[in-house]
Amino acid sequence: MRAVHPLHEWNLQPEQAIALQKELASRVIREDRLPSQIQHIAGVDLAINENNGLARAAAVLLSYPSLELEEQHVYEEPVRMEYIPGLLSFRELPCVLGALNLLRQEPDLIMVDGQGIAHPRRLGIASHLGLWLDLPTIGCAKSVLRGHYNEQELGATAGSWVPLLDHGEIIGAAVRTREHVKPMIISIGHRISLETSIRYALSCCRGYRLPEPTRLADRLSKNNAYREPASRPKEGQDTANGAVQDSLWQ
DNA sequence: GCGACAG
DNA sequence: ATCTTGTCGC
Repeated sequence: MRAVHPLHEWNLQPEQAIALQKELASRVIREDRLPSQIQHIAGVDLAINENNGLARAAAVLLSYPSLELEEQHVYEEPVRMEYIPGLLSFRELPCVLGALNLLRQEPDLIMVDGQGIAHPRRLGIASHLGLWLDLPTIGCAKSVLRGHYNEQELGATAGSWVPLLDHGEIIGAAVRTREHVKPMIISIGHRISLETSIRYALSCCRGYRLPEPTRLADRLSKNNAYREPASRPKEGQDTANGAVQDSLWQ
């Protein structure tokens, strides 16, 4: 992907990071400024390997609307800082940017595992990433960080949604991406409206709770991570294709 | 002081 | 995020 000019330093103290978030939040664009024809959507996620202290970010690129996987990349680096609610982007974004940098094709839209503006200072990881790259982004979180929604009014069928409110302000939406399953928390990342964010989140779902871009990135970030071969089949007591399985562990 | 708290 | 078995429901 094209090179971008760094917006700021990463290794900041929590207090400095919070001040920076407040400043950056005012630059987030909450209306549609994305291509009328979306052809490629990227998904990013990150997993951490407790064994070696490495963070592994994954970036996938899907065609839209067919959602065919066109690119998949991973990027690893040592974990930078501990997890602090509200400061997730300072822990994960540097590594995520490393993975996105490996894309050959620049995406028209990026879906991020985490909040957009549904955040205490309105600068969740999706918004932060959108500002850094100056690309449209959507926050697709699995749970609420900030705000509340009315569970009673949220229908049980896929496609239904209710606003996520923070003291009366609409900061996102609880979106049912699959019937009878806990809703996703969708919010504006950057250069997109909430209505459009919900539309793309839903149109990227294929029977799972997570939209495909985020789901595939999530899977990729975890799959190649180090795993203790606790259940490795031993010679003689394995299955018919034990030889094939053994080769997978080398 | 107490509760809440993306990943 | 990660750990971790079974279990409930469409």
